[in-house]
Amino acid sequence: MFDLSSQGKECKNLDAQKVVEDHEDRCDGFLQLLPGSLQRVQEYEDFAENFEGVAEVTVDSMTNDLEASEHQRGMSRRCLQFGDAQPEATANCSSSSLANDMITSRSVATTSETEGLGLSHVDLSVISRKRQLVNLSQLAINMIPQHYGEKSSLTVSKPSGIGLHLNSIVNAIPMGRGGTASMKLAVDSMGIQGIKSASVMSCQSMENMQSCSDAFEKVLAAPQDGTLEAKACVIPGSAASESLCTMESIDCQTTLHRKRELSSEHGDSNEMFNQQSPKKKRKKSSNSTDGEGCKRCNCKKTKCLKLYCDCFAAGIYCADPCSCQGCFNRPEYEDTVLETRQQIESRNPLAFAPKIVQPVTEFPVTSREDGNWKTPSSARHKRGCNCKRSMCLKKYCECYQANVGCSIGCRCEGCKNVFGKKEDYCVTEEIVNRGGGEISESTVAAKKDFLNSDLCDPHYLTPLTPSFQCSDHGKNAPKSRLLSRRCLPSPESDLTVLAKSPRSPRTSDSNDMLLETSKENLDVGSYCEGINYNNADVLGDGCHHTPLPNHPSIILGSTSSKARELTSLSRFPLGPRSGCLSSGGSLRWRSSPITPMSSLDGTKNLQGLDSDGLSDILEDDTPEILKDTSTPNKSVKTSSPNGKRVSPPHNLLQLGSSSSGPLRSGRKFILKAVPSFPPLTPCIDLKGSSNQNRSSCQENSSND
DNA sequence: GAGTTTGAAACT
DNA sequence: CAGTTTCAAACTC
Repeated sequence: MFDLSSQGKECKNLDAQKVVEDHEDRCDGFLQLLPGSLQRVQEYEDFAENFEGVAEVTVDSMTNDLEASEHQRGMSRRCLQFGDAQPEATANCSSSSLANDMITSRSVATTSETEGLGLSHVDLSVISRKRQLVNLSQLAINMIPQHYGEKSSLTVSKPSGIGLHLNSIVNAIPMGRGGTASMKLAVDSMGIQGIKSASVMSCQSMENMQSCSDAFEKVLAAPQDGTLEAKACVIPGSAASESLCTMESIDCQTTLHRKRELSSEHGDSNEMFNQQSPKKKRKKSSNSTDGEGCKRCNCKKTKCLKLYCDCFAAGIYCADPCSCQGCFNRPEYEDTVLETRQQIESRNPLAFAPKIVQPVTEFPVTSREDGNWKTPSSARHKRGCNCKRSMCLKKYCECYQANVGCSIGCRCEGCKNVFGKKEDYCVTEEIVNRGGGEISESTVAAKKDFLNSDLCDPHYLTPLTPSFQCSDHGKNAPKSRLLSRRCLPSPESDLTVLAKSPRSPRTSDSNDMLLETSKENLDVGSYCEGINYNNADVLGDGCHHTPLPNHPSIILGSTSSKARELTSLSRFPLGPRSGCLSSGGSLRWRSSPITPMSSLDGTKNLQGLDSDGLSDILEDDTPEILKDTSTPNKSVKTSSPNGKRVSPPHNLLQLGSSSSGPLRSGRKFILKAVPSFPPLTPCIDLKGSSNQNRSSCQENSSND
């Protein structure tokens, strides 16, 4: 890892040092947070070793890639941090959590950079506090490979907020690219950090940043041949895409100040670009995505401050490629963006949550030797579509656009979704339920679960995790990047982290509560990372969801209530951007940055939250500006799952019990990944034993 | 490139 | 909560 400095051709010595420091800091997180000590370094080294030496290779490749990337156009899109991380704030709120640590460390680095730039600390902290962009750490978390998890339990995840919005998803990655093994490894083993480091090193200027971003994208996008290596698959709409964004955002965040300064320079062009020439950019209106990645918006009336805007919805700032007019979704208007986001979240806490979720169990989830998933992903659109005329065969359909099949939650008519018809899904669920026995309530129940789960269930969130392979799901959807999900180990720390990890300042209070609960949850549940959009998944991590053989429905059924709770919790906390937490935490965050944590406590607090807490939080958070329009409390209630708006918390209460089947299953999965940490919960299942676990879990759930 | 269609998001 | 309007993407020509 340290080699990075030497390898970074573009990096200056200072940068290299920063990078190193940054890594160290991160390591600290793993280790425990004490900054600066030699011990840390040592540990760091150890940590590096864990990477199996891949890091070096990766780095090289990364470096090369980065260079190459320079040629490409970077999307320098910054992701909004939804919750995140702020150095100071973080320290206070969640000093203990890994995520926080990660963040903090990152912040520190940033700070130093900032200082170099002449910015003040205070400034930075303030800014960062507000910033909701996804942090690298989040990405890292998501991306973090098993190695991390295995060893250190890094799971850090920050809530990354970005959900997998279809938007972000869309772009995902060019599948065609054949990434080199090294790249893959990089993603896989190095995880975000490695990438980040590399990028950081190379990024000295905006351009560089963009390059870096590109590189990240490339990395992420690296084709997955279906090999195990191809873990970093991007799934459209999935965590993967988020990851990308996150990575970018990371850079961005890191150099936030720098950017701003630069923005004056580059920004001019950007702004002009955005505001002036709307069509200029519309390179292809048809594909609004850059080749690499992110979709570009073309908003004209919403100023990119509504969910109509893909960029905004994805939690990222608009960038050059966008042809929007009067865009306010830019770093310069960070406050406005944040307020708006909060407002929207107040209305619908899950508004920024990943749209694509994966049921905890898919059978085939398991990866084949070749790394490809055996079965198509069970990922489904959280809310489901409402297509009337497109028969779910066009991109008008969000399910189709995300390369996922329709599910019970869909209200589409004449569904012919090639990725999975709604009818089929229902049938499957029934079958599963029946088979599962326990669960089998009825499809109705399943449906409910599904819906709820979307929101809450981390499992559903599908993050892509790089680590796994992502092959196309069986589906092969054109774009499909499927989700691969990986479970991060959720180390103990993770739990803590999660809990702490703050997504949004507001949650700080709730966080505490959450923390405790989160731990419980974590233990109980696993977290998978969602790769997906990664981030979204982060939660996923929980996701780890290991793909239980069970059908999602089963899970739902079995634990429906619990699952719901979990899911709901996860979501809240997660926040849209939440990335992936590695562990359970991630899940929570994902949902909405806002509050999930509280929900975590769930058992304890959930109720309170439901009625008041959550809403209160939301309200408080709601920016004054937004207040005008927003109605805080309502926000909390989101509409029914079917409806677009989800209601968050209802089930949270149960979380406490936590052990929802699904979660457990997920957790089990995680455990596998990380042997060192024995599964806390009974249900943990290892991949191999997934079935057994499952059954046990189900039993538990049923018992519960 | 302009216009139409579509369905999500926002509003009432 | 349901219905309507607004919006921007997807699509068609």
